[in-house]
Amino acid sequence: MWELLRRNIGRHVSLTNDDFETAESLFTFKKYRKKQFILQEGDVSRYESFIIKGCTRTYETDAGGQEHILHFGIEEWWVGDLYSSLSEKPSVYHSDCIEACEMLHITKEKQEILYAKVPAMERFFRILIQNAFIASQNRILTNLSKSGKERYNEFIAKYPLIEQRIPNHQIASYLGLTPQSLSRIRGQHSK
Amino acid sequence: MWELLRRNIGRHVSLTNDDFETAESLFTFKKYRKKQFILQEGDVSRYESFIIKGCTRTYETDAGGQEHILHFGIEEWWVGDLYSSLSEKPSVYHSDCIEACEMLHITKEKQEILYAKVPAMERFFRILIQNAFIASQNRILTNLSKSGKERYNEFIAKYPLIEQRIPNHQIASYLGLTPQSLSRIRGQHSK
DNA sequence: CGAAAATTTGACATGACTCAACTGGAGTGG
DNA sequence: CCACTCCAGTTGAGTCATGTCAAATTTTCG
Repeated sequence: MWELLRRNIGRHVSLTNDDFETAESLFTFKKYRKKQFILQEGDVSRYESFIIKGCTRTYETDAGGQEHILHFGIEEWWVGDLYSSLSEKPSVYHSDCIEACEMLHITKEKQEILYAKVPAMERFFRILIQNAFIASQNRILTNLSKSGKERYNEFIAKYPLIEQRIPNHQIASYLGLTPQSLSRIRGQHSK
Repeated sequence: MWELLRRNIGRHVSLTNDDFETAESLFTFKKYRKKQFILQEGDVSRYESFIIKGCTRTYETDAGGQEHILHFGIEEWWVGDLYSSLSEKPSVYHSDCIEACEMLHITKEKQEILYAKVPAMERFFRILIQNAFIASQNRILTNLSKSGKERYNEFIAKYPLIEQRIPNHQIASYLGLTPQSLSRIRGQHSK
């Protein structure tokens, strides 16, 4: 478990053993059941979570009750609602577990402590957000310029691991399609 | 000019006068003509830019030659291609000036120097990216769930200043619409 | 003024949505 | 272990938003 976190952090910054131990002391481990909420709309997000095991989704429920999936998470990904935890305002998102999950949490307060003790961790989180931001920009461009079929093909090429673990109607939601449309796309696809 | 930058930085972190002076010494001022490129596809982005005056766009040209606008920039916004400058790989974007611009640049190297001398600036740039990321997530959700008409109304409500300065076909591109469709939407709109 | 660019308008095509019905598998309880 | 329900996935028919192609009109700017 800690190895996963160390490897993930070590990918972007180099820390001493002491630094790692400081970091580890500030995280807490938590298990979730399938379908359990990590964050519910209206709650203020209090931590960032690192997925040790399992699979999550983060989504918004719109005025018409439709769910729109913002992103999925699997092992070694980070989940959180930056907007809510930074602004301390209620989140507009839900996050829940598609599979049973094991996570490491760090609260905002402990993150500040961590930055003070291990300044490189501020850099680490900056890099995480940068990467998330870059990915998010790419997704915007894909949504602007590609058809449903192209977006689906891109998705399965990019996230083959996710595609196998997640029901199609949720992939449809992520891609901005109805389940019916995705089903038809998948139908043609096998030509 | 420096006041604008100071105010922008001061919005997120508090610096001493010395810190500001250190920061200022690492930026360089540059003027651009209308239509001039700030960054061209294929070039490696070498700096982040702060807009003192003017208006920019950042866009991708797809396989079919179509342009898709990722974002606009006006006074007191930051422009750059994080992916390219961090990875040192050629950018896939173009950035150019819709109006004549005045900018303050900071190169990646000087940014590192700045972080070392004024650690709060690392925090400042992290916050900038966080905010950009949050905005980008919201845009994804809008693109997933809203019609062209709704996206347009949201755009003019959110960026009234931009809407007046930018040709409609570029707004269409930003919204993921053809200029024709946007024109029709605007037609109905005046009911 | 004149050329180029931007915007609008019309006719038509199409991708994706909606509503609805049907299939098949997973889980549940008697 | 079967009957029942629930949910995901598929399929069909009709509709609508938006795209495409083409042309006319207006605006911008050298």
